[in-house]
Amino acid sequence: MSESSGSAVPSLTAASRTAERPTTGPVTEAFRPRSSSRSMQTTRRMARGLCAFDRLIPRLDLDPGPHDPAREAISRRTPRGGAPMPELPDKATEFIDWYLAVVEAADLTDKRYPVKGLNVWTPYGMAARRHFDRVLVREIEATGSRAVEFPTLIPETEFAKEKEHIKGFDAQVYWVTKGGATDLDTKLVLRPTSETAMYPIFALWVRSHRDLPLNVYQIVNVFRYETKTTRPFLRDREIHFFEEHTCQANEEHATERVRSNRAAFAKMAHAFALPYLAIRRPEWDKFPGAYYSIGLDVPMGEARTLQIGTVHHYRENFSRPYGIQFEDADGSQRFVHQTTFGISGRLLGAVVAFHGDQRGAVFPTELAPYEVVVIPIPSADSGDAPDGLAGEVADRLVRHGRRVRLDRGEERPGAKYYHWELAGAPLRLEVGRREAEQRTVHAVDRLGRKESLPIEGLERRVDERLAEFDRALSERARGAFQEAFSVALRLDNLAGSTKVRVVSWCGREECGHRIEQAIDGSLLGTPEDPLPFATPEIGPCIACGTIEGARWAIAARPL
RNA sequence: GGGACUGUGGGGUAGCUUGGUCCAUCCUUCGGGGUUCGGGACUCCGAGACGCCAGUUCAAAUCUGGCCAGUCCCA
Repeated sequence: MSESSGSAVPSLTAASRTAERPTTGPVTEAFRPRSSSRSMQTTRRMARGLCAFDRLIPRLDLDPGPHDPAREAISRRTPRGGAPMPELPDKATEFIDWYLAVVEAADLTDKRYPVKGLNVWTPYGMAARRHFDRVLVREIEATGSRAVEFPTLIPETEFAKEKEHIKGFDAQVYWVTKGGATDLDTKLVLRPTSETAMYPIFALWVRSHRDLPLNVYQIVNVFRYETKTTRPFLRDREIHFFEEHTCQANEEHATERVRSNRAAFAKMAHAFALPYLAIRRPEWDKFPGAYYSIGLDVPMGEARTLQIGTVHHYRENFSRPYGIQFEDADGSQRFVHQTTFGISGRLLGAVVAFHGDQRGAVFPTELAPYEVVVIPIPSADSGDAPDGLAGEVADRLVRHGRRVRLDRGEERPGAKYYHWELAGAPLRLEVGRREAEQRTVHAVDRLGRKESLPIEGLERRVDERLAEFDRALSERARGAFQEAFSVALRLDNLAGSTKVRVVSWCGREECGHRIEQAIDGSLLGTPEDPLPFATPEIGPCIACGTIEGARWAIAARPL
């Protein structure tokens, strides 16, 4: 491509961008995710290089700018004749492209699997997932839940027992209809969730009030035939899924379990440095078969939200059709009250999407495949000293229990920095001639903060440094979270905002739908907790003007 | 479910309108050698692609049809 081919077809975007950027020097093209590249081609062909030109960005643009003398010095010193590396799309204006670029470039997924919506978990992505699971297991088991695993296939006869449930999932289940060449007498569904697999068995397990509560969870894959566009982690057809199912003696105990699940989720979210809102879904949007549903939502920018978890209270809605009853202390037969708690692998995507920045992914320490990356910086005049010290540092931290990657690759140090920033490693330790002489390491965290650490007591200093990183990451996330909401007082200014809207709603379905129409999205429901930001006094419902029953509700465009 | 569009080495692209100038170009990637190494190194050698199947034609990446895969839009 050439610059002239692009400038022959100017556009406002191209013109405004190039106006603020020098057009000389090495140029590069934005990294494009594999998935959208095909669709981009139509546009590109039509525009004859326009789009490509739009992406011609001088390489030094990555740096703080020409006013930084240190950077200038570096760029003068460093040979710059080479091919420039791709840029990430702008997170603020091209969120989806940015996200797809990050999850691929950070090597969390390989999207080339030839079936829509099925995700390949790469070694790096899988490592993050295992740490993710570890946090979920730790927190749910702390509340007295035990692991089980039920089969992937569910007979149609069981699947159809709860009417609302089957209605809600009918359109998105995969059917298994054949075994070899034989048509199956009873068709099987690939579980989209496991109520209907578990509950016939729960009916056998629960006989007495002494069997209660029954709190079990499993981490398995579920399948949902998504008709919408799929995105790695955020919307897959094969979903990595955590689900807890419980049976309680009565409604109050079930309500208490919901509370307990929410508390456990708060701890999980804390580990991921992820702020969220617990929102009770409106009647028309609750889980099929539930008495009520609480969604756990994270704002993702552009007025969008991502549901990263759910807690449901089923009352007796499932225990009756599935016959889960017990003999109470007084000798009477009662149906159990049930709850479920679900978290999908999209939470992992949410972490990448929420914390990531223009340099790539940012993992909180708990999730990072490598918490610490050690990079030796060899040079002609320092011999093996840096490499030796780097090895010593890595050894010590591994013995200390840290997940460490000693990067002895052939790339130059700078290339490694970029790579590990893209991959989201929380802490980088650089060891060169200076450090070898002084017995120190140069520590740089993923938020760009630098510090020299002495080798003596390094383990403790690294622990502190990582804790401080997580704290700062949480703080940054809280700031972004609070910025993501704004109150809307009128129906006609709901649309067009980049904020998730906080509105007054009388609670009636008719008004709810009017609000949804106005924002071209969903009314997520009413927050379970006081909003974590200032709101004015509640006014009349923005749809009908009634003050009676008005409460704050959240309206957004779910991702 | 309806419609539109797109498939070129591991990745990104050019070429397609108007078939031949293309045993397909450039960047990146990968393997090997050398010089390097404090923010995306250089250099030399090498590897690697027209989604699949038919058709039209003297000749197909290019035109036609079917299939497969993908993307977007609408319901």
